[in-house]
Amino acid sequence: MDREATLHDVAGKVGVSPRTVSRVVNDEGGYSPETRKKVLAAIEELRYRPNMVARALITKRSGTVGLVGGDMTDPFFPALAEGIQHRAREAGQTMFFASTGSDPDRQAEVLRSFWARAVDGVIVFPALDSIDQLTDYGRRGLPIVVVDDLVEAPNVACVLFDLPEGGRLAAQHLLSAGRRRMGVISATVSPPRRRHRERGFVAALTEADGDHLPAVIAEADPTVRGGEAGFAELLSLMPDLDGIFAYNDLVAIGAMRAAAASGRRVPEDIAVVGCDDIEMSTYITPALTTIRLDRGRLSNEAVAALHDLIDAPAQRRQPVVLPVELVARESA
Amino acid sequence: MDREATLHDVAGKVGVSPRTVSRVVNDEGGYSPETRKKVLAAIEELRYRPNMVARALITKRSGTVGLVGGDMTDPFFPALAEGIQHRAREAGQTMFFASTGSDPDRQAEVLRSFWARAVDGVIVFPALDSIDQLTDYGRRGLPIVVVDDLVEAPNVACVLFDLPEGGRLAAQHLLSAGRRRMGVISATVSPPRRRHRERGFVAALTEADGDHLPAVIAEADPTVRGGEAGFAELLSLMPDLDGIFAYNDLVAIGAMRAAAASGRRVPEDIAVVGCDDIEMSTYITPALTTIRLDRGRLSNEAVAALHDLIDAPAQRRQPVVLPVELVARESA
DNA sequence: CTGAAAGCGCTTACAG
DNA sequence: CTGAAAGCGCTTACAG
Repeated sequence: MDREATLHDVAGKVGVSPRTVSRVVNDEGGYSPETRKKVLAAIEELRYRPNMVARALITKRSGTVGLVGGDMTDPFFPALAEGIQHRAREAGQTMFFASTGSDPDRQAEVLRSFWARAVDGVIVFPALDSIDQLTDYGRRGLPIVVVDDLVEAPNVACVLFDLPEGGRLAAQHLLSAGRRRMGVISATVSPPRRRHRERGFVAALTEADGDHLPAVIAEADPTVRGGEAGFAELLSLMPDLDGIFAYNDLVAIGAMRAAAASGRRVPEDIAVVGCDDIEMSTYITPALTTIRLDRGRLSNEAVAALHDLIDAPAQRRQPVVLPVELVARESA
Repeated sequence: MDREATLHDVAGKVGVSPRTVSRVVNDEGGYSPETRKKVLAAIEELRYRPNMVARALITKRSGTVGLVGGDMTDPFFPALAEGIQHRAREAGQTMFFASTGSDPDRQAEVLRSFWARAVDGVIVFPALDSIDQLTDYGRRGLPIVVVDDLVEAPNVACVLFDLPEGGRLAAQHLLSAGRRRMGVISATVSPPRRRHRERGFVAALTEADGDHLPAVIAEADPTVRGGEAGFAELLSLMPDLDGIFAYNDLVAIGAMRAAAASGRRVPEDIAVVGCDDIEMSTYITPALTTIRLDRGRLSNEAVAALHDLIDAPAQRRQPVVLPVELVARESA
């Protein structure tokens, strides 16, 4: 438990200046092969590792990226966090993680903490009403990738799924299965301006049949529990409901459970379409028909966009829109 | 996008020394109320935030904890990460996360990266054969909480579930349901020395009926796929198998799927007990009987143990063993 | 090819 | 109650 070796220690051991050791550590060139060899040997012997904290203090780069999520226990999230962490590490970066529970105050706290620790950039699943925060940090120079929302500001890039198309696909699938009395379960954590899947769904219904097709909307937590509650609400609005589009797969699963509990069969009486395509959806009975969002793709695009932003901060860029697809299984 | 305000800027604005500003920022006392008020006002006006990087360089404390996991996509993990992150934030710390895929080389890389970034401590789900690494970092002064394994070293504390008891409970449950031809599916990522649940299971069988009760063991990946393969292997070893204890719930779900695919009914023909109690287990059909591991409790204990270690490094402590319970549902 | 000096933004003894 | 000085472990101009 002695002190860790420093650049200075290595220099002393070899008999060169710290500047020279710094050169070889960072592969800058400008030293003889012998010098290099001796320095490397000393580094090995002293187990020298560059102190990233000291380096960060000068360079303003800490080799870290921050991931700001809503809630790690949302099954949509882990694969994403894993992918981002993986990509970041390939670039020599370490990942911070913090969740906000969609609360803007907690998001502010998280951003402040990340900023004070000199993160190179952040990937954010924005909390409710937090665009101003993000714009502000972007202006102050923090590279930000926003997922699933549009914000225009310096140093901010956006990556999103084509959720309107997802809603449309769900509607078409339900319609072609002969469903005519539809309900959608939206999420309380999703502000009106971000309800793209719902809008796509309703738009497709309208296109299909003028505005004569009724559609009721319920709001719920984005959980299985929420889905159960949402189903009850939908039913109270439209007792002869025969098709449901759910905010996500968890909600869809909740809706199916509530349907079963009320004596209705899925898909015979009520067809259900989810969104996300989490692993569980293939294992439940009936297996869930859903809109697949490719999380691996999202991880890659988000990290790529972030590195882009870090390398060329000035340049503005277009939002990246990721395609979605409908996966037909048993529930619809 | 100007430069951020520093202690020096605040001092200049108020007309005091940086030392004085530092005092009020850190609530050290030793300043007049008026000075304090003026400093606070200047901080507000300049939007001053302490630079944690600079602070860390001196104090050797960065206000960060590292979580080193196997794989975020293991459904056991997210709730844990969420809990740890939550507790850490309550203590003013930010969480690093990296996964190792149970690969010791990747774990070494992760630990090196965390160490170079001056983490205050780490919570580790150890990769295969990586005790030496952990012992080494402990000796060098890194506070480490090891989950689910026993390692004796300075600065290392251990938190584990009572897995032998879990195995015992599973065996007793299966026995009392009249099962006599048992199989266990173990995980390839779990080294022999860490197979406590399996040992507990076999021990209970032996106690119950001398050593006449046969039990076959298969090895598989800790996934649904793995469970399917494990079931096939078990069946080839013992065609009239009637009870299975699986490494975790994912494996149990895989085994149930394979059983159904082979025309066997669960639990009538084969009873299945899992381990972990992930959310999915309550939603599949039949609902899974399993050994519940309380992840919230684990998060709390791990973070508490880490803070203990940070506050009183010298002191050795006993491993913390967390109780487990069997949750009887439909599969056994 | 190599090094002396300054400094990143703080805290830590120490003196008054 | 307050401040001048040194230094954490590096990198960044700059000079030779």
